Amino acid sequence: MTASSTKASPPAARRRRKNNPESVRADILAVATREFSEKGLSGARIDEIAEKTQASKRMIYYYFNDKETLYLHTLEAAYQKVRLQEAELDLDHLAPLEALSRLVRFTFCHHAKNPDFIRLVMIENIHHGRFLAQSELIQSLNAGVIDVLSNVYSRGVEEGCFREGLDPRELHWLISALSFFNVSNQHTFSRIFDWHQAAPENQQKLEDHVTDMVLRYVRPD
Amino acid sequence: MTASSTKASPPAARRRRKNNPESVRADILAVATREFSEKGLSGARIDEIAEKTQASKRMIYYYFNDKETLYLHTLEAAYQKVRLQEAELDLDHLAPLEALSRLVRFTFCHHAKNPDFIRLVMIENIHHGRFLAQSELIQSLNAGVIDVLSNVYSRGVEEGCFREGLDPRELHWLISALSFFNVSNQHTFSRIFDWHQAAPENQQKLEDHVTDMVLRYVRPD
DNA sequence: GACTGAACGTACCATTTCGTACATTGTTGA
DNA sequence: TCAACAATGTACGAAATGGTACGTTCAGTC
Repeated sequence: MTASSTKASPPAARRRRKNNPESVRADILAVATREFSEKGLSGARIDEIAEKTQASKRMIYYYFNDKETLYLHTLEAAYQKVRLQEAELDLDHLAPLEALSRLVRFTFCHHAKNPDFIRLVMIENIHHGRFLAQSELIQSLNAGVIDVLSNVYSRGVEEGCFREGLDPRELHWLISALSFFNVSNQHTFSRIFDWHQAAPENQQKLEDHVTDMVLRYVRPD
Repeated sequence: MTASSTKASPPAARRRRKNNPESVRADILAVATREFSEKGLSGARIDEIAEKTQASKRMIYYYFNDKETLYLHTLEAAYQKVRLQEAELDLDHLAPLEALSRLVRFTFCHHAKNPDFIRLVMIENIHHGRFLAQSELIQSLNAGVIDVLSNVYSRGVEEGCFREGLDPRELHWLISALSFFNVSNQHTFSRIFDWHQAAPENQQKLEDHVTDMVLRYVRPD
């Protein structure tokens, strides 16, 4: 309308179509992540995802076959991203107590900074984990998580700063529970108890309490 | 078709319509609770709720104005039911340590036995607690919950079996987090770590750990 | 028994929503 | 250069879905 008109303007702002499969795919996935995590599988709309994308609806069905497959890929991508971040954590050179403390704080903060991921997991639980069950990828990704904690814990037991008899898997469960709940139930909890849970000072307090709680739980005596 | 035919059979299995507003309303609410908690606000279908009801779809719109209002009433009813159950708990005659232990175990078991309620709260959080915010009923219902815990805690501090300086609201947060997560993330956690979390023996273990964790957290030293 | 408003059933409508048919353009290798 | 396939745009279809119009029956009142 404004500048170059029909089709004889080759190089300029003509915006000729340019095939770029990977970026289109990534774009769709990014938008889908936002939409699904915000509205759930049934609440999200393919048309709306398409609109918010550079691509068209056709492309969604071209790269992902249907809504559920798109959702599954969204879930997988989210888990992959998480594992990548977790991999950066290097605890082996730290003393057990320091390492555990670092791990708890990392988990707490990580969840707090990635509400999209938390919400996807919530949504997946609403669906009874039926999509996660289909994904071998996610299953394999999560195998190593316990190992890290297990390693720290057994070192701590050896050095006498952790008490014996705890199951690393259950320890992980406790840490996850506290960190997860902080994001998943923030809205209802804040409203019911009239407490601005998301406020930085309250987040800091909760992080401290959670860390404190875990450390008190594992210490001898 | 089979027995009495047209309209001249008054008393028998003719199944004459019988007005019963309260029971119809309750029926709708019960079915809606199951459907919403299972599939979420957007996932649940009015037609399906109607089918599973003794009543017709028309009745849903007659008693509840639209889908969202029905959902809100479902949520309110769920919270009311919970508070009724909680009210049965009488802790004042127990020693602080015993009282707190009892409270934690009660919360843990209660959540485990009421997955519908937990799922509704999850769903409500997906919606940013926007419906809960509309309900003065729920707000008022939850006011007293902290008081019970607060009472137990301050008695414990006086008697020297709890350490000072803890905020009852935050203590409640910790107990809720552990009890809630046990239900909310059961599916993903079980699948990822190949661990049948719902199995009675594992539930018992978790209940013990959670209780233990809270008690260790509050004890002096 | 007539009357009235509440309680209820049936059929239907308008829109949304997932998905696809079909045509078109870009890209790559022989 | 040109075939062949990958990538993309446009328009549309069929079913699902929230909600309503309209009529009928029940139950209490005069």
